[in-house]
Amino acid sequence: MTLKLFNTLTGKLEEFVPQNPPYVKIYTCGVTVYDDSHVGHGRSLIVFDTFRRYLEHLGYKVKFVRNFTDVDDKIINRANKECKHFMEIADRYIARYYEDTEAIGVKPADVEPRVTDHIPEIIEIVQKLIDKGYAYATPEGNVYFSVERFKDYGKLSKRSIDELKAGARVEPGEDKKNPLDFALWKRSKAGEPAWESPWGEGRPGWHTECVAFVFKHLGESIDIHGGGLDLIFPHHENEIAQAEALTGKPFARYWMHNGLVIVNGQKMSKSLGNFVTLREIYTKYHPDVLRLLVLSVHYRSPLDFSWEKMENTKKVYERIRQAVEDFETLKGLQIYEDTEGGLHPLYNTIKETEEKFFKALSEDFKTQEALAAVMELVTEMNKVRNEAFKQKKVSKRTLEAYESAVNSIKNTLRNIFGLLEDVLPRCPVKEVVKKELEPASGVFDEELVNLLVEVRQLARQKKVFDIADLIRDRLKEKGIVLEDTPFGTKWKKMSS
RNA sequence: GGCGGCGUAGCCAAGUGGCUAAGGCGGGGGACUGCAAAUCCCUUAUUCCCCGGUUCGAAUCCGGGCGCCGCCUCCA
Repeated sequence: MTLKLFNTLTGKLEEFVPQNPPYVKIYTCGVTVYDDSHVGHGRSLIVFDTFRRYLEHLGYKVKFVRNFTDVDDKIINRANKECKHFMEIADRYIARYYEDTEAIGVKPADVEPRVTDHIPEIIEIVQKLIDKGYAYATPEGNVYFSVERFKDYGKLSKRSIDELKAGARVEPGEDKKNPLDFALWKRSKAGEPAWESPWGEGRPGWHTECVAFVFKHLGESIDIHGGGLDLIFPHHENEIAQAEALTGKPFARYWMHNGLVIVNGQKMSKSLGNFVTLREIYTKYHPDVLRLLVLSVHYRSPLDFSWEKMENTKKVYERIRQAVEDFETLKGLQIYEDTEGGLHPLYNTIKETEEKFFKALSEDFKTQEALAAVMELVTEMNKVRNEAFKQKKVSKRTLEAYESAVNSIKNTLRNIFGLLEDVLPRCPVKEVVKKELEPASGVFDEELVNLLVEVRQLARQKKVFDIADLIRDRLKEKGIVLEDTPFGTKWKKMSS
């Protein structure tokens, strides 16, 4: 099955052919570590994590690099505000980033470079750009890329230099020759982080780091470069300008951009203040619910975030989760040998679901359509489950078919979509999740709940339903939901 | 203003030239239950922002409107 991807560079859906199969080199822009990540960052991380898992599933040998920007104005500002060293701020938010992303099932990249570990590489690139005549140093100690020297400037964002000039602003005190020129190296002000360079003490501009990371860890020409839509201009345009000015080769052959997270019609961002951090999500919902929400929307479409939508997605998630967990209950039923021969009809649904699932992903990574296919399998599983529960026994043939369905979901939703890792057998519960899911009070006694359920059961047997209902209602107020099944009462904590 | 994208049921969201317009949430009806919950079944768009055009045939292609969003400044 050929994979088709929308390439921002050409504006077209294209067949994905790696430069050097089975190897795929992919780079995405990570976060600037000056604060906790929000849902907008989460979306980008989830999309590319899932995409990487999918490529691996297809048999590609993927080398995935995602950076941390650990020196920039915002980090310095924060450090000044807290009277801390900027590295302390960066380290703190990198540590928190790992907690946040682990919870949500985002695997670490193969290489996760930091700017502060690549200063010599960055200086080398800047020097080469000067040597080749694409960049110039100013007497003030800044170095700029001369945009007009690079003839393809604007090819990614589909802009011409003339158009850009019309809207360009010149900040007072800037020493650029052309307002469109961007900084490769900035002279440090007193007290700011500074590194020795041929142009005096300074620090790198934002756009060079990604080029340095790619060159060092992946090479001069990579297969896929990803990031949020908002990075197309100027960041990615500037990356292309620097890299291709140096090598003359295509920097990245496919450019993938995820759509932005929207809140009430506006982009979620720090500056607008309409953001929700990942940690805030985790205090209210299982992280998988957010992951599922992200994958319920095509990666290039805007994603309207709302708590109503989280609630909606939670129901979908619970439905999937329940179908998977019920395998354990089914196994506990009386198992009998079936006189009926032949393949169980569920196998057919599994086959169709997987076909639809992988077809959808192969067409510009349509996770939302792939998910719809799995929902149909869930419905079929529930039918089978209902029948067995009604009879209070299950045939060996049915049980095996159900297990195959669970395995299919492991293959699709767990291995590729990165969901359900703490539900399916032999997967350790993620510590962060466990911590966040505990009720704030921390008072929770399983034994006590079991006792109440037992008392209620007795009341039901004696048909004292007002007592039984009182127990059920009061437990619900405490966030514990009771379900009466043909073989006893099950209870679970609500995740919000 | 320029560039890019979008407009499908109460809501989210597939479908991009031709079978009965996926899937989910919500709503209505039913089965199950002591009552619930969960689950299952049925139902919920004669129609795809509007107006023209191409075609035997369009939500899908073309032209023109209208509306929304993003980028053009740091931003996943």
